[in-house]
Amino acid sequence: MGAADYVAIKDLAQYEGEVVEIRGWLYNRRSSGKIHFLLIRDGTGVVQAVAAANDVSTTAWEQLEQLTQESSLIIWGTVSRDERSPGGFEIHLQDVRVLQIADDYPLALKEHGVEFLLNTRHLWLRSPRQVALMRLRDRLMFELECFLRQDGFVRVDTPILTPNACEGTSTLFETDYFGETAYLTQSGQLYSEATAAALGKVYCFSPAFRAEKSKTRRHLIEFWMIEPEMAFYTYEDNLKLQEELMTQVVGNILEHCADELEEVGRDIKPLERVKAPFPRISYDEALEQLAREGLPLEWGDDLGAPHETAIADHFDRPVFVERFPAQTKAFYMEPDPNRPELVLAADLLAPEGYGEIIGGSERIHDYDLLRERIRQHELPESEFQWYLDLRRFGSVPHSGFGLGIERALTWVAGLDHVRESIPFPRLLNRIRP
RNA sequence: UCCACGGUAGCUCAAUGGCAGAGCGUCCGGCUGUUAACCGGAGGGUUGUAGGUUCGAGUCCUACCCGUGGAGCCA
Repeated sequence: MGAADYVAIKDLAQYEGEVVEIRGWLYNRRSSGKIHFLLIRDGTGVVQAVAAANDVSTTAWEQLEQLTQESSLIIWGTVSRDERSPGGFEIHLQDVRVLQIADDYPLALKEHGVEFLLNTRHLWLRSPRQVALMRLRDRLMFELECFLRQDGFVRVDTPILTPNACEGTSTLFETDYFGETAYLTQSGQLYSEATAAALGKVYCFSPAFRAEKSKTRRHLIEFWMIEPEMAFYTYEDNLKLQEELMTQVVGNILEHCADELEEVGRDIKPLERVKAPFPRISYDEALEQLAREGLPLEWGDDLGAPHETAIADHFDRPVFVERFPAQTKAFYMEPDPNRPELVLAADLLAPEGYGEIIGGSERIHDYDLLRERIRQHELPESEFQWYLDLRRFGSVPHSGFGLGIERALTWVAGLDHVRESIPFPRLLNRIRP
């Protein structure tokens, strides 16, 4: 029991026949003159309360008559089982205390357009579907951290404000750092390589920012990423870890969030097939396959969204695309010893066309090679001195990966756009509310 | 930045170049088992903005603004 003596709607079944107190908001009301049916939500669920004019005081009845959608209230009544009630239980109302009569609530219980819903995101979050999504998001993050901690990882956070681009590729948000230009981070990885050399197996979990003017269903300007980094892990160790992580995390979400998945209308069969090991396809094989399917690419081109979907469609579970041309990938990735023009990197593509949810690689641990790559990419060497130091003082092979929370959730929940996967999405030209 | 589509009541949408409408929400009235309740009534508009064509523009033309989907980039 919590700090106060009231009952959560999800726990009502335990109180059949008893008088309980419920605190919440009026989700909807139906009325037949001298009997009201109130649908009350409290964040844990929705319950129907029945109020008959003959059963409550005149004062209480007058208050009930004034209730508007989303008015906040406390009710007292007896819990009973009733098949006519949504959810199977209802409350026979004895008394009510209204905290606030809500103004005209803009969100009707009806379909709305995207722009209106995003403008009203602060209220949209109250709808049952959005509540289910936020619970799924919470569970996803919880399960990811659970797995890593069980496996000996330590969470070590990395800075949001950085003096330079991590990878020197995408556009970053600039800000003023007491007269010096600073940027919002696009990844904590480079710092995690430092903390991995301090603690062994670490992860950072932080927002990341991309100032790209991306305008698709897969892109957010601000998103969350969890990035494990493991000292002594080889490329193979890294992929194996990712398989085990995804298998456990998806399995536990299926076990604990069946109601939420049903609320968002997710077909769970594809999720039930998420079992290690995952199939692998090399970049070269992928290119051959794409050419046969009428999506030809030049060797060295990066895979676009349609290519990722075409590849993933051949598999019924997540698939690794691996060993990419070095030129398409970040400067810090370890070359394939058998084919130096490739790097030991793999992207994990979700099934059903959801695209890349994990990107990982073995990192270069040789000082001279890393310095050469920094020069080739025309990155400011002075800013990377500390990063090069990691290869001067006890350098070890190490690997890691980044998992985008919103993309993973979009797939797990079967959404058609990432914007519903984060409480307050930051999109191109949208920073409010 | 580029390509495509769109912008009409609080919301979702109609309206051959010819009186700007419906459903839902809101307000008023009715109803003691409702299930996005139902029935009756009322209120609600600078048709994104500015200009143009026309006897007449929500509708056609031009520019701009805003939004949506996609490309590039990526998680």
